[in-house]
This record gives sequence, C-alpha cells and structure tokens, in this order.
Amino acid sequence: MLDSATSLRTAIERFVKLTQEEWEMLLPCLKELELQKGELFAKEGARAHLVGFLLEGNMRHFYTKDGVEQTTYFYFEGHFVSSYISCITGKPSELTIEALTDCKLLTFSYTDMRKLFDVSHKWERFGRLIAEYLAIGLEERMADLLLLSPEERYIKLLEGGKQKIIERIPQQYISGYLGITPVSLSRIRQRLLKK
Amino acid sequence: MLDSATSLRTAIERFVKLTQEEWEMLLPCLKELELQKGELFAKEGARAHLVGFLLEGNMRHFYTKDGVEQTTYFYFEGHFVSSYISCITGKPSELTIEALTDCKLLTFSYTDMRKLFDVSHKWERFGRLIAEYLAIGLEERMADLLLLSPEERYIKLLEGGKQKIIERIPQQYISGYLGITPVSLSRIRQRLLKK
DNA sequence: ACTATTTCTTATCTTTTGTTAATCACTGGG
DNA sequence: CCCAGTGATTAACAAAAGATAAGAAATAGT
Repeated sequence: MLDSATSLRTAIERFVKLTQEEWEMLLPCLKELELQKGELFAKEGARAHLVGFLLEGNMRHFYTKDGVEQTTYFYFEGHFVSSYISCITGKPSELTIEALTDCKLLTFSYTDMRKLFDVSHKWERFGRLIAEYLAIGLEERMADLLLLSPEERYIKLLEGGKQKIIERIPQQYISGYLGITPVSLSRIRQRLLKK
Repeated sequence: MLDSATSLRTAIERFVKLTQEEWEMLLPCLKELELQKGELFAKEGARAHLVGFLLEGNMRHFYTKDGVEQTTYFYFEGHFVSSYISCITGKPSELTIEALTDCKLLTFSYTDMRKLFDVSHKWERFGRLIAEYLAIGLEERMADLLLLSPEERYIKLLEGGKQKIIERIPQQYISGYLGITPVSLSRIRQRLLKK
C-alpha cells in the first residue's frame, strides 16, 4: 500500500505539488482494489462514483450500440481510470469499463474528492487541471476523427506516442478506437504493407 | 457595457454563484470588442490569450488541413468563445476562429483569469467547472463520431437541441461539423426526404 | 429588377468502408 | 498431440463517401 500510494502521489504531483498535510487529506480515502481479467470497474446504466488509479494491468472502456460493444479507450498502469463524465454529471454511465488483464488499483470515491474540492483550494486546482487534461485529450481525438481518414488515424497511432496501444491491445479493440470495423483495419494494414 | 456585463455575469453564475466582491475582481479585466463579418478572433499558429463572451452574432472555428478549411464548431450569443486549448497549454492555436456575422463581445485575457484562479478558490472552481463542461461536450461529440454514421449524426443534429446550427449556419460549414463533405451532406438530405 | 456570386444540388466515377462468410493462424486444455 | 475456441485475414458484394464538374437555386449589390 505504501509503494502504491507513493506512485499515486507522483501521478497527482504531475498536476499540483502537495504539502504533506494536503496529501494526508486524501490518504484515508484510498482503498485497494483487485480485478480479474473480464471484471468490470464501471457499468453502463449505473451511476459511477469511483475513481481508480491503475497500478498494474490494463483496461478498456466501451459503449454499447445495438447490442454491440464499441471500444473507444484504453487505460494503462500509472493512469487514472473512471467513468469521469458520469461522476461529474451524476447521470448514469454511458460506458462500461472492463479489465483486459488482472488489475490492481487504488481507488477513492468522487464524493470524497468533491469534499476535498470544497475544503482545499489546492485540491480544487487539481480538479481543474485534471478536467483540462481530459479536455485536451478529447479535443485532439475529436480533431483526428474529423480531419483524418481511418488510414491516417492508424498511421498516427503507429507513429505517435501511443505505442502501448499497438503493442498490448488486440486489433479488434483498436479498430473501435479508430472508429472502423476490425475487417477494415485489417485491410488498411494490408494496404500499408504493400507500400 | 452595463447590460452586457450583466449578461456575462448570468452566464458565469450558471457555473458558480458570485458575491459582489468576487464579481468585481473580474470587472476591471473586461473589454468590449466588435468584429465585422469575416474578421478573426483567434488565428492558427498564434498563441491565444483571449477569452470572449459573445453578446451578438455568431462565429465558427476551423482547422486547416492541406490548405482546406475544416469547420468543426460554432459559437452563438450568450456563450464563451476561445481557442481554449491554446490558452491553457500555452501552445500555438491549431484552430482559427472567425466571425460569421458582425459580432459584439466582452473579452478578458486568460492571463487575468489565471490570476483570479490563484487568489480565489471560487474562481478556481469556475475554471474547473468550465473545463468539465468542455470535456462533457467533447466526450459526447467524440462518442457520436465513433458510434454514429454521418446520416445518424445529421438526424441527431436535426432532432437534438442544436437547432441554432441548422437554422443559422450554411450547410457547407455544417458538413465539416459532421465530418463529411458538403456534397455528401446534400445526398444525405436527399435520402431522408425520400423516406 | 437584373446581374454577379455564392451556395446547394445533381450526376458520374472512383475509392473506401460495411457486411457476411470462409479461411488461416495461434493458443490453451485435455 | 489433437482439438476447440478465439482472433486475424481474405474474399465477394452492397452501400456509402470522396472527388470533380456541371447545373439550379438563393443572395447580395447595384
């Protein structure tokens, strides 16, 4: 627990530097959670309250359309995992988060986080910076979807800093991330090989 | 100026209620700005510093790909306008914001906003809630791009709460918002008429 | 009211993707 | 070592989108 808490603190301090006192405001809220491959961290239709910090393993999140799972995001160790939109809006989650491998997490409830926002300017700032970080990522993702062809998006994934996705995620899920079918991704790969 | 400032205050108070004192922290930072149709509020390649509140008129923002403008968002009166990602990252803007009609705005610099974040927990909270609001919108937009076909996206635009876009924006720009060409949008409209 | 521009639609053709199904490759259990 | 199950590829066809060009409709300016 000590090691893992340190790793969480490091992640948080990429956004704001904490005094020991501030850090200890969060400490009692932390719980360890282990998930086996296939288990869910958040479920479509249920209000999400938990925020997780992924210590080991990786996860995906997916929407369901016409009964078909559509994977749109991946989580790796050292990053936060949450149906964040559901946490902040209080509405039922539209997405499901599933462990792709056995996972270890530290978790805290968003309710507790909200209390920290109330009593601490520093933690409120953390909340702002996390939301901004999320928005920056979403904006880039959206621009890519609007401006790039599926093939260009795949090339960007190959060349861009998202190596982990290529290395560790099955293609059937990557295709969802790119907004195309697995068959189409396979064809794109074939096209690129011949160039 | 008084009226317009009141309208801005109302917009801000949809996120946080302000005391008179807090409101007066922002007041001296405000400037009026008028733009004529076609003038730019932010320009690709330049670092953005300004945040605007649109009092009258509407605007679009667009990316440029291979020299072609690709419109991806619209702004209407009563809403904030900014190359927000550039403001918060400090990097050059990847998008250009252009007045589609003559516009009146109230503006303040993001530098001033940042100072308010530093000295006021309440304003920091405003910053968090704005960023969360942005993230919520982007998440929905991204999910639509990944899960819906162009035709479904157009139908959603027709039926969803984005009436202003349909009513007041030329189709050549709407097509960019949907991620397709103007020709393709015209065909989709034709298809839907025949149903 | 008329002309000049711009915007939207229609048509044709090419390219790409979706769909479905069959095949191939890999993996893990028995 | 074989076999079942899963994931990836390939094939064939239908549907949709991109590109380009030409024509119709709407708009703005004089």
